Amino acid sequence: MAPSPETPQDPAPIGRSGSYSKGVARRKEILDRALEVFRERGPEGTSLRRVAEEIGVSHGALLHYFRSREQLLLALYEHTETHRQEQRAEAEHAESEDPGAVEAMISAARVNVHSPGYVQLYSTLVAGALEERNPEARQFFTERFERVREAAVQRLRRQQESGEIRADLDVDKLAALIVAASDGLQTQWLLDSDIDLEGSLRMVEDLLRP
Amino acid sequence: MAPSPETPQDPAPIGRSGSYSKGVARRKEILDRALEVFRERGPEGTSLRRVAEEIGVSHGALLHYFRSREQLLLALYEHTETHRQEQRAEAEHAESEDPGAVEAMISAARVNVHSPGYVQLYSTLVAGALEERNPEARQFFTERFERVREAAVQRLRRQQESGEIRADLDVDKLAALIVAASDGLQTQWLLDSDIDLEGSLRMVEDLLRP
DNA sequence: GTCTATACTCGGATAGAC
DNA sequence: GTCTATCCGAGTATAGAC
Repeated sequence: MAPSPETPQDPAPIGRSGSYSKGVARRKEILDRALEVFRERGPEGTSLRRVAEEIGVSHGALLHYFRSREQLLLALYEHTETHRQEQRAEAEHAESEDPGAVEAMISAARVNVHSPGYVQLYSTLVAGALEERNPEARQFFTERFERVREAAVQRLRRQQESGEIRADLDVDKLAALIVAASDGLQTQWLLDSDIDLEGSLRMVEDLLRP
Repeated sequence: MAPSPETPQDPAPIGRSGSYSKGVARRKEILDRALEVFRERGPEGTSLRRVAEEIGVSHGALLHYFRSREQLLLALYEHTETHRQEQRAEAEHAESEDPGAVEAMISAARVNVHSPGYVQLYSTLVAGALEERNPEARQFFTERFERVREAAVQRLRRQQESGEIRADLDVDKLAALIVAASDGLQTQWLLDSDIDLEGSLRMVEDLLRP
């Protein structure tokens, strides 16, 4: 839910090993086909076996490239997120002004509001990452949160220097808070669309002013 | 808690003739035994069938009282939450002063920090509730969020009247924000214990002062 | 390394016995 | 209403064929 502005980074494929070779290409091919299936049917009701059948491989073969269904969904999420970031980077480039930390979260959240499936997938994967037995998902989201927070810190620092927000606040704590608020509000909004997601976030912007 | 009497899912919906009581009692008996199994083994690796076997019923029988594994986990969560609230109510009664909205979230979060399994269960169930196909879990958490927000609103109003916090802020938006921040920060903390959960929440307290 | 075959347990739905 | 028996498709682990 907080696919907020991150510093663009090289795509390091999530699952298997380092050798960039034929296997990676095959993996990518399978992933592309799988993405298509998910796009048509949605991830929710689509089983590993269905996907495998649909793209013409055995489910065992699919599992050879993605160690688990969760890994496949993680790759799906990562792909979508990357795509969004590229779009955002473009849009941002078009504008002359850099958005503030809160503003950036708002614009990200505004997009999410139109694709609840994405937020839901995010929520599922994060919940899975909290479990002890999913170390890879855990690492993925730990690093993702770090990146998102760090991006927020950069913006906050700039805003402090320009006098846009209070200079006496700890930017690290503040960054964690803003990311948390954005995530949590999106969850509440999905359960109750009366929640004023943007309004609540704007309130934070208000509170930060000197 | 909800004004409604206990169990959100009644095994005897419309059947008019007599004895709800027996089925309800049996259900409660099974739940108690199941809670014990979860306490020993933890919910994570414990399958429906394991639980059923452990307490001496067929898994079919278990599913007769809890329509799904998720329902069983929901009952587990509800039971634990109720127990905690009772404890908190006592502790609160012992103190002379009512805590503020943020303070209340902090003390709740402080407890959670010592039982990560509980937070993880919460996270899993919330993620499940976001899916279309789980209307009961969805309703449960929709109502829960409403109650939690409403409780925060009450505290915020009192704090506004006493001049403890700014009076010009919309308490509804603020309540949603505080709940969101608390949830989101706990998630981040579970993935990275360097996160200063309490510090970030205290910052909110700070921002709200007139 | 890539993939097939197989088997296991899982959550869940069904039908029918009491 | 309570429960057993049974079946299905799911995710996943393993062995071994190529």
